[in-house]
Amino acid sequence: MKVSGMNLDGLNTEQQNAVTRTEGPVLILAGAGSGKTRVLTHRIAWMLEQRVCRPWQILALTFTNKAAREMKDRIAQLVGERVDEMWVGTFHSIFARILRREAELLGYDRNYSIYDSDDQLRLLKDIMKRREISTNQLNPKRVRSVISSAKNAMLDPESFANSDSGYLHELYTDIFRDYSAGLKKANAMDFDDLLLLPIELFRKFPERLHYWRDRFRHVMIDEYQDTNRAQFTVTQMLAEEHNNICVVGDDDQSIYGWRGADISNILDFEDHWPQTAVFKLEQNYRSSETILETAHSIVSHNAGRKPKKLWTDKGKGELVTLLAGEDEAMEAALICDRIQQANRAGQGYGDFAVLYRTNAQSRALEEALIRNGVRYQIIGGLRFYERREVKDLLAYLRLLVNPRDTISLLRVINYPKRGLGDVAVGRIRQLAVEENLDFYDALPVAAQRLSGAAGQRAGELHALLEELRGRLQEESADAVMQELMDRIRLLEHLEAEGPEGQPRIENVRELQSALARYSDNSELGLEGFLQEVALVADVDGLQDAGDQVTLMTVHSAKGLEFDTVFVSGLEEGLFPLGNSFADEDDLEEERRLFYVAATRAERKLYLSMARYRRRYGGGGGGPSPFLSQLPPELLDQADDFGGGRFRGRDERAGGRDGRWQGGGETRETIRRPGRPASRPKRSGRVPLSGSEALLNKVSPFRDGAPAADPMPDYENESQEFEGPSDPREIHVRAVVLHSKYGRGIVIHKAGFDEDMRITVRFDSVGVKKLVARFAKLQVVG
DNA sequence: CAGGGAAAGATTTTT
DNA sequence: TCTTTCCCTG
Repeated sequence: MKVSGMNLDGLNTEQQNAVTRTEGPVLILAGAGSGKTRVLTHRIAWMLEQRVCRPWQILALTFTNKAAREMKDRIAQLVGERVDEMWVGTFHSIFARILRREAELLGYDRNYSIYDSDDQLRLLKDIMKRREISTNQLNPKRVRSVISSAKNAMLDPESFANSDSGYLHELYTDIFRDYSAGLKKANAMDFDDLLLLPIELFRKFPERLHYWRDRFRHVMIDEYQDTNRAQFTVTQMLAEEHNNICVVGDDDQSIYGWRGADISNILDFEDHWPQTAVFKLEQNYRSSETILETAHSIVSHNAGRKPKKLWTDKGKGELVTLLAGEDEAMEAALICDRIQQANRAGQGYGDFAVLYRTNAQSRALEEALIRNGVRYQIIGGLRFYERREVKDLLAYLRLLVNPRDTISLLRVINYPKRGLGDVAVGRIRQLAVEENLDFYDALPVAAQRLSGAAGQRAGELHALLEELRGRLQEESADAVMQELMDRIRLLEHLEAEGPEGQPRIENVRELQSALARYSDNSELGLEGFLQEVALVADVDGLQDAGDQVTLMTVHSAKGLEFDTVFVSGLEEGLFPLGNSFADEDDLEEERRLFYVAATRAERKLYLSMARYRRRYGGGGGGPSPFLSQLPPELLDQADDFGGGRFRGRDERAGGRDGRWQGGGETRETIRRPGRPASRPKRSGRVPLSGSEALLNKVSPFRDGAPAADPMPDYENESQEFEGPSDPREIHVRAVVLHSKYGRGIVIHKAGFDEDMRITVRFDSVGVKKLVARFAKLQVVG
């Protein structure tokens, strides 16, 4: 074993200091690309070499499985197989593991189910149905997010009840109560529970806390800026006695506020842990100076951050190139073109990543790449384990392990169709209530009591599940799964779905082989597989680049790096997203998101936008305000960009915020060959609608490419729509009167004409989203 | 009870 | 624009 060979020479001074400080609280502020993982892994290796502790006394927590795997691999390179004795994993998987051992103390079985957000929604809908709350009255997704926020803030139904008042709040409280009870009855935990229940465990059973504290003498946490209240609390509990807590993070990269991440956890770390040793890693080893400047120029607008600035000795490097297409397809084409150019010059496709704010943006990009035969992989979107056919099968497997799992039973009770529809299910559940039985146990009773086919079918299903459950004792999990598939004739049913079914069959096969692989490598059996699978994200499937372009959201890209990065969709309303500028905290998070996106690039950064974008009916929002805040000397405006000069928000009196000036008033619009104009109405003879005039007016530029179809200049015609009584006059910051809500201020506007939606902050009822067409607003100022 | 068709709804970001 | 939900018919 190569222990004495441990070499700290490859680390800079600050990194070395962080590595060798092995006792007490440690805060490592590690900027993007500053060698954070390197420091963490070397620190662990160093602790082993210096015999500070034994491998199994180390707990290392990350947010994604991918980060965990990478950390494990890199530790293994330094210390060999001793890494297997350490607990290195995501918060969720580590605590799921702890809970598997401790669940009984909390009134759960060790084979509990983990409910993902889809399962949560099903449970909530079921509850609302029983309470006769219509989904029109209360949106289940909204309920889910309210409950999840409450749980993130560590509120149980009782404290939630007291946190507010009013009819709506009482409604939420009732559902929250039923939801918690429903989970427990189903022997199920949601993602939030995986963090909350350990806290409950430690509070109720101090000796268990003592045990785990003693077990993990050294706690290390990656991406600490993304921890939420529960994560903060549970790790604090674990570390409180020995004080060996080492956290690594970067407040500029906190991008999970929407999910309860509390940036003050890292900002106030030194207050929570007196005597903290702080190390700042500010040398960046990844990106050029230009890229760092670009990222910094946006994030430095944030008030809530530790002042700092990354530096590099790499030199200025290449300028940032701006690209803009007429619409999202053109934007994609421009990006694709750049990739192919570089590819012809010898660069592999694996060097490129295209990032976007929302998953929906991937479509146009994919189409362009496919059309041009560029190989790519896409991360995120519909995840493998969330696909319907996969979840259906998993639901069966979950039932075998945890028969109390009501949501899974509801899912499979009539899939494939076996004549147990809503009516029959209702009767069986009724029976369960009357006899005080679990839903599952009511199945055989139904077989006796219910007349007709329904009862018989319920009995058959129960018998099948029981039989398979028995087999699980003797046979391997994948054999049982095969038997299950045969018995329910799954493949035949998918086959019958026609062309749709084909990829589903492949997914089912993939699930089969995943289970087989797991069974070969683990003794945890089907329970272990199911719990692991519930905690897998799609980024985890990221293949090591290979020779293909990677497409993903900015969120998924955190922690990754590429030679060349395209950040696409830099438009108002998209990036920064929605009405985030109405809330300073949200806007700060968008800036950090931009920072994360830009700092993924090593050598070359492109920023792109579409002048017009189809978004559920509406149009695009014009250039992102971020673009106007970039120092011009860092930018290289490509010809594709129309040669227009961008002027900042404040420079043009009366102009729209953050607007691009066209390269020339007479420039024409390019259209893709063989495709009709995206907005045929703009043919020159037909009078423009207000929205079109507006659209034209805010057009950042006209593409400078040869004219395929000359367009007249409508600049003047927009005048006629500025009559004082026109509802289209509604603009951001306008003061409006609503017949019901009274006075309010417009804080956001999206779409045009019929689809125009506006967000208004009313004095009486707060922020409301309205469809302008229906709202009958009167503009008063 | 199942399947088809029409109408409404939806777009952040993920463990 | 595309997907999901709901309602109606067979």
